[in-house]
Amino acid sequence: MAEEKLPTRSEDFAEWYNQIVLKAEMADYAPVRGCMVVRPYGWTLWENIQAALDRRFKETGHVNAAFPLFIPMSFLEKEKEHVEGFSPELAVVTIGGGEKLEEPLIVRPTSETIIGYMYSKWIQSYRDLPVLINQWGNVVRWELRTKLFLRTLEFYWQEGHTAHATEEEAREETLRMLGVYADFAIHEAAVPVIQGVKSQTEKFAGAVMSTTIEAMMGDTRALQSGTSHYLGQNFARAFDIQFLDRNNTLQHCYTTSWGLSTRFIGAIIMTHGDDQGLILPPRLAPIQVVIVPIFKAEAETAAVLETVARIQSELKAAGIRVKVDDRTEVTPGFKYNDWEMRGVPLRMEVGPKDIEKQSVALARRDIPGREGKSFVPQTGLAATVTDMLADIQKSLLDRATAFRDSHIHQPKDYAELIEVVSNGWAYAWWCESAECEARIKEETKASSRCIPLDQDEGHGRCIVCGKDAKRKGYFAKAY
RNA sequence: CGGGGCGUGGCUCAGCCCGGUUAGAGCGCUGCGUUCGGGACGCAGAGGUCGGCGGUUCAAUUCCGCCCGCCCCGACCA
Repeated sequence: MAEEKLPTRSEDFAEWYNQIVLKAEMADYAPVRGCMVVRPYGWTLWENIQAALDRRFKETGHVNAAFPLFIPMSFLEKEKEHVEGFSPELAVVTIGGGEKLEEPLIVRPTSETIIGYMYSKWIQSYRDLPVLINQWGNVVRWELRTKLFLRTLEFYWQEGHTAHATEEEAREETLRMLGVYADFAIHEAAVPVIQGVKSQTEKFAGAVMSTTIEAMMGDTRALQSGTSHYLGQNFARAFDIQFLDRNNTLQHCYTTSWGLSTRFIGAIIMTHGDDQGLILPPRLAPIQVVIVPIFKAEAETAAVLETVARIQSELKAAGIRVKVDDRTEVTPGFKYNDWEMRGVPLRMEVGPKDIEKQSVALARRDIPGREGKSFVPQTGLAATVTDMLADIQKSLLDRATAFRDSHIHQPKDYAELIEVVSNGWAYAWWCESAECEARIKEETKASSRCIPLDQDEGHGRCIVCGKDAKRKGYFAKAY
């Protein structure tokens, strides 16, 4: 059961986050260091995320499949950058069935290699292309510093892997899926994101180009919330993914990969939550409306519960995810706080006065206190609730966007950049050299987040070295 | 992996410095009763190998060593 108070976000954002995850019963610590248990409330949220993404994947022509958890160690070694990037964080299986294995197996940290191996078997001709496969699964990366949802040894995600006949097509796919992520983040999760390209130092191990959606959390730190990579022919060469083109010439494929993980749950929590707890976007919330029945005397109980049951089935029939909190051992006031902490977007109170007036009380989670409370007639309630949920969804996005935009600054010089990244993002001309990027990171702890796709025309002078810069980039402290 | 903090009923912690009868508190949990439109209350209960191993001692939750785990801050990452 919930304790009464959370630390406020301003006094201790990290602790606020930890407690919210635990108290809202999203996840819990597992007995293995760095591992988490995703509890039913958190997993239902993930299932809703999955459904929203999966629908988009199917709409863009992708199909799902499942590849093995174990990958031969030698596979990873076939792509130089890939193995360098991942070897420090691999879990390796050396014993199976009591016998020492001839070749160690790694627990997949990502599946480019084993999927590449399979693609080389499956692809012969340009007629076989493109191959557009996604898989939902779990992966393991042996991280040193972990945090629930944001970075755990094992996490759940989807990884799309596609193979194409041309560079152009593969680059298009990379950006198409980045767009899918952005659309999902903005329209389902109400998390405003910036689409951009990762710097060479920040890109995925083995990619030619990595793209990202970057979101701003409530403490202004940035969170990479999804990534899409153009892999060029790197993995095709490593795994001999080849095809005969129309001219009977043998060519290597161009491949992409893209992923979004349970980390996104962390993004939702840290984007929308307030000092009362979680606020979940209606479109993804496991429970959209919680009904709290209220009765003083026993004589009122039956009438209230009857009305509540009727309303519940009306809302259900309208496709609204609704829960009735009929616990008798806690007071209504306790329930209000409890469900607010769990982020349910809309609360409905039904009591004796409502029976009399044929009304109900509605309280919006995004507007605390009196202001967010309204009394509406029971007739047409499903429509009223549906509209209000849509309005909450919109107001969450508007609020998060306004917050983000008010914390993005365009520093005029390096001194000002140092200042702004202490509580926000810097958007500045950058020569794109690793040296300038490294200097910013060393001196401010802020890393380059991305070079946004959406760029102003023209050019300027690099905020660090003053050399000519063609594009602007975002710099921020990040998770 | 470096620095810091912490491990005592389910949770948060006191006790330990200065070793000594049956180890406490608040919250939570169970039962009964009164409550119920913004975190209710009374009464009666249940619940502990004091993180683990080893050492010192007549005696260790308390002193010493090692180990394990968690949290926070730094180097790496979705």
